[in-house]
Amino acid sequence: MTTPEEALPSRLERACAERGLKMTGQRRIIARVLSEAADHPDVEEVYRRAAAIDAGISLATVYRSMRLFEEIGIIQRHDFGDGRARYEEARGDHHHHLIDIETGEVVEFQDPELEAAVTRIARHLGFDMIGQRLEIFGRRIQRKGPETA
Amino acid sequence: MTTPEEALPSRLERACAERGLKMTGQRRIIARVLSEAADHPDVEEVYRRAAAIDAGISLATVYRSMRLFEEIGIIQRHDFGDGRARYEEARGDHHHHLIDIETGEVVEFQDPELEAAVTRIARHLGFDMIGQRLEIFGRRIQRKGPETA
DNA sequence: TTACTTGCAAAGGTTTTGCGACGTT
DNA sequence: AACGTCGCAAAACCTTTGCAAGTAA
Repeated sequence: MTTPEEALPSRLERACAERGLKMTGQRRIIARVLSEAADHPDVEEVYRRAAAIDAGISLATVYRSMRLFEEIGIIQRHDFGDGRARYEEARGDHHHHLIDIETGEVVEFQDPELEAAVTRIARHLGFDMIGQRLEIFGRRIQRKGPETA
Repeated sequence: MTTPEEALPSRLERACAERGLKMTGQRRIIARVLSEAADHPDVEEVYRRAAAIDAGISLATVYRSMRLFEEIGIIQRHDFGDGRARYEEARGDHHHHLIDIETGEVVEFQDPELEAAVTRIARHLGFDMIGQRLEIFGRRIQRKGPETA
């Protein structure tokens, strides 16, 4: 029994192929896991998801793939302050992250005014901006009834 | 021969004392090293500077102090993408960092418009902003003569 | 076939920790 | 005296890598 999605190469798999990478079974699966992820998994988590599809994938290969994918720019690495790298597919859009300090939930956002400010600041300091990274740490505003403060 | 500055407790030393921490010689020296740092040293570098003042300080103690100081909020930890934590004293001011990707130089900056945008974004997403962190990676704009492009 | 990729296990770099001794309060 | 702190060395963690075997092109 073959699941239908195995037939369609993932966005990342296509990106790999375009760059002439050898498409091994492992690479394909890791690419698919990343393409299908809606969150920001760490390496261990990518490994878990990949191993669930094919147990014959080693952690070393996942590490190697993440590094490779990042180097060729098809995924992005993030640091959300928990000591390990977190990844997501590099789609075209430029966005930042707001991390809920109570749940760890990550919300992505984008803001033109912010972009403008950052570009302006870099130029003002005498730099061409190559990259940027903003994380906001916050706590969800509760709008329950009044608590006896 | 006693250097005059040994007599004056550093800003961080005072902050420690205020919170009732035991002021050991090591703690005092590490606090002073951090208070006097104008850059963003990593733990190894703080260790080097502290050991230069008193060789009887261990790396473990520096690690323990950094963690402690960070927990009580008197220093700030940063990640500039080089794999280890970098620190600076938490002065009152809120600022961000621009990292020169060619030299590693770190420029601090502050910008009201940026702050306003970030606060607005957090609120708009339904969060109270607890903290934020922005790093811009850039390359210095050269204004030499035209190069044969 | 050839060059790239893999798995395994060992090693690397950073940070933490158990423990007995020591120092501050 | 009591408790926190220290140094040392071991270990925990995440990540990288050497090597021999396997595989895509």
